[in-house]
Amino acid sequence: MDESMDSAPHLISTCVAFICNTSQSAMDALLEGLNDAQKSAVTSPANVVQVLAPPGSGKTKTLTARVAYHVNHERLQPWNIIVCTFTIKAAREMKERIKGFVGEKLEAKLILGTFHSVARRFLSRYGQEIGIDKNFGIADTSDSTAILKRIVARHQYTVEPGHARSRISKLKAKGVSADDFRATAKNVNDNEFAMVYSSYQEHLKASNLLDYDDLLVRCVDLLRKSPSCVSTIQAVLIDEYQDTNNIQYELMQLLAQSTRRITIVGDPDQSIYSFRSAEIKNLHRMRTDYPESVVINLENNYRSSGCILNSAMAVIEQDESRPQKPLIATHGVGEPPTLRHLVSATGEAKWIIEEIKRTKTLAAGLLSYDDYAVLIRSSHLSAQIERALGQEGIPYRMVAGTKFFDRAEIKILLDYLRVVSQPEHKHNDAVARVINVPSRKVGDATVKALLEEAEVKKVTLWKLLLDVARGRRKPESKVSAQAQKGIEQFVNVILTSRERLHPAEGENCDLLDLIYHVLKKISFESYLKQAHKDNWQDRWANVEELVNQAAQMTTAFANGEDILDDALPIVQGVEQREDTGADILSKFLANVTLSSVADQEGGEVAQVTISTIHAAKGLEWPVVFMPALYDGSIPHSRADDHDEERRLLYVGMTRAQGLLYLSCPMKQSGQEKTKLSRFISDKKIQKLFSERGPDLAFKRSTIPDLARILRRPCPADTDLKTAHSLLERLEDDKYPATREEMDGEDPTWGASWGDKFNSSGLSGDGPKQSFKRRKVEGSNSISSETVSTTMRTVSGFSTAVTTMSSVKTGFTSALDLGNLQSMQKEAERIRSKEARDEAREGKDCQATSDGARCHHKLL
DNA sequence: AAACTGGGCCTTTTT
DNA sequence: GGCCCAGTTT
Repeated sequence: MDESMDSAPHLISTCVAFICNTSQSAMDALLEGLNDAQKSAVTSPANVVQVLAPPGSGKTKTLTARVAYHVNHERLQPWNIIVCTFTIKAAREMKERIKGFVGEKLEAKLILGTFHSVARRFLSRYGQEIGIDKNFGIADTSDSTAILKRIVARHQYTVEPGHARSRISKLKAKGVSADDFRATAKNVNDNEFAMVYSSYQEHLKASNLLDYDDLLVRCVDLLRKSPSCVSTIQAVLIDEYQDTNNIQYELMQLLAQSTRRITIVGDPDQSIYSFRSAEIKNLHRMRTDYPESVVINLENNYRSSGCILNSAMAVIEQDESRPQKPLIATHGVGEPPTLRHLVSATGEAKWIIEEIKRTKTLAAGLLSYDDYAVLIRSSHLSAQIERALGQEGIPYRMVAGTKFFDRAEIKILLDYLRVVSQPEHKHNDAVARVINVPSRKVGDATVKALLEEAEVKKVTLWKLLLDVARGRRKPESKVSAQAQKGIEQFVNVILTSRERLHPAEGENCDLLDLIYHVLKKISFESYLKQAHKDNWQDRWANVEELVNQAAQMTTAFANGEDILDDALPIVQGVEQREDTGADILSKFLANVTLSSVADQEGGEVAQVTISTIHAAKGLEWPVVFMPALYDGSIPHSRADDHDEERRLLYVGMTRAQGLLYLSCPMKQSGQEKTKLSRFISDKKIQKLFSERGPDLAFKRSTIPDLARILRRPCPADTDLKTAHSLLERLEDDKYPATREEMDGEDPTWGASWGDKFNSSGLSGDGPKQSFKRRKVEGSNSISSETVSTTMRTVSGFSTAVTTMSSVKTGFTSALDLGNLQSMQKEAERIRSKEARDEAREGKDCQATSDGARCHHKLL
């Protein structure tokens, strides 16, 4: 690129000199491997650049390279560059990639994070300009709901608290304040809601809290009032721009108000956050507001096989309102994706595990568990998958299930810390949540009464408790002797903890010491042992992880490091607030609400990933499964924007590099029949899929093709051959694959194994079941004689049940294919068929979701 | 009378 | 995991 010549060094400083010496090669490295469109996006001299980047087109690569270009070639100081993402994970990923370009030191100086965390930084530094206390806390969704619940209960309003919360959130996303809303209220309902909204705001204010939306709204207020806070900002970059809502758009404008230099990357087809008020319209709005905008389209997909891309395109193109645009595969066609029907959700999970094992084995080292992802629409769908993986001993990680900081044990601890942090503020909810944890015999009734009393008397709950504990005031609420005692204990915990918050002069506040104190005072470990007998170890490990984080922060703080990325450019005329030692706790708490613990990559153990589709955005895996694709799940029954649901499916499908599996159980975990998702019901679309998993055993090109797509060396022929001998089944033929097969074989299809065994309808089959039980209990040492006896009986029994049919249809299907090799394999299989059927059935029963219950019934 | 315990029900997506 | 309800303990 010739432009690189323009940027000859002209400033002398050690730092700059260093960069300039390496400038030419850095430039080369920066642009290496970029295509023309990407290069022009990275190096565009235009002030406002919109990069439209479909899946797998190198979006992150382009954005990170442009950040590096700003730093290395345009000589922008990293602390004058803001990069906003939507998810914590995306921010983390971006950081890593930028480090590779500009080095750790410069990267660390960038203002990079989620919109919310960037806003938090500005508010925490300059909040005093608009009257925000520096130690504001952040109310998460459950805090907000709790506040609204109480407001609604007290005034006996008719709105549902959850509904009110989302309505308030939507209004804030549009920049409509409580006062604005009241002014436009049209009817009784609106009036009531206006009351709720403003009470909610008052409550937040009194508690020194900002909710997620407030972070954005108030930051907009701040930057409007004091533009000088961002006077040094020279470039703003936004990732996943299609997900911006109105308030974020305004924030973007304000952050960039000094130089109007903005780069955004996004893809309207991947807009999946309209429930968070994302406005696709912002793309056009930006072109209007910034007529100087340059639009660059990326069109090459470097991620997926042609077949996968094709099927994903076919899905998204059903949306006729959507403008057509090209997306060109750069890989070979690969294997057609699979669209599979399974009998039940349990069966679906087992089939997935079967396919993971089959493909991993047959790929002979090409694939590890790390390469597999199961993407689900709703987090509760993970249960079956987790259970099945667990049963097979396959390691997995669950992304974005219950987040670390949402875990009950962590929340309890954090609530204690919140109360310790600012009891003088009206942190009533936190107080109420932990006053009886562990049990101090201060029951719900007492707490509720005290809360009401505190509200009426306009004092904080903490103040009231303090008075009660010290016997200064007889509360109007009835407080039993034991409750009185409990309150005294609680107050004691908090007061002794607070002593540690304000250490002697010259000493840093030791967060660790404080946490240990709280843990000891409330005997948290024994509490967990007693309250969660089954998994207290895991929970205690989580607590240790939190302690760990606090430890890291304490050391960093002691070393004077900028632990929370709080450094903002020094701006003249606007006073930045200094941190005092005791502020560390409130910072820790605020940060915790906006962060997540990094996935333990561990490295040593390869793990299958389970993730929601939402959380999977921006990521890719060699093999992707998308289960539960039925109407009601996707499109979700509560979703009203079906186009967005379709985009969601599209986003999921385009995560796959080499192999993609879509599947649909014919029954939900309940008993309702399912209907295949409307997005993949079209005949033309179904033609793009195969009914069974790909042939990795007999089609010779499959594995080499896969290796090429993954840019990995292809396993040796001998290894591939050896792999065959490791498997009983070389093909995806363990379960029936089509409705016809399932219907034909068994009119009672739909009653899955688990369903059958758990249903009381089987209670009469005593003798056979006892065999089954012996098989289940019998370890490997069970004699072959016993096995065969057991097997015959159970086989006879199970012909009545669906799974048996899978074996048969497996045969016929293989024969129909006329595949000689597979016929030979089948012959082999027939020889040991019965034994394996038996083995499988024993396992099936045991592996049933309610294994234990199944077991009992069989007794 | 208040607190606790166990069982049955449901569960969109994220900062 | 959260919520509600019924039955039991303190």
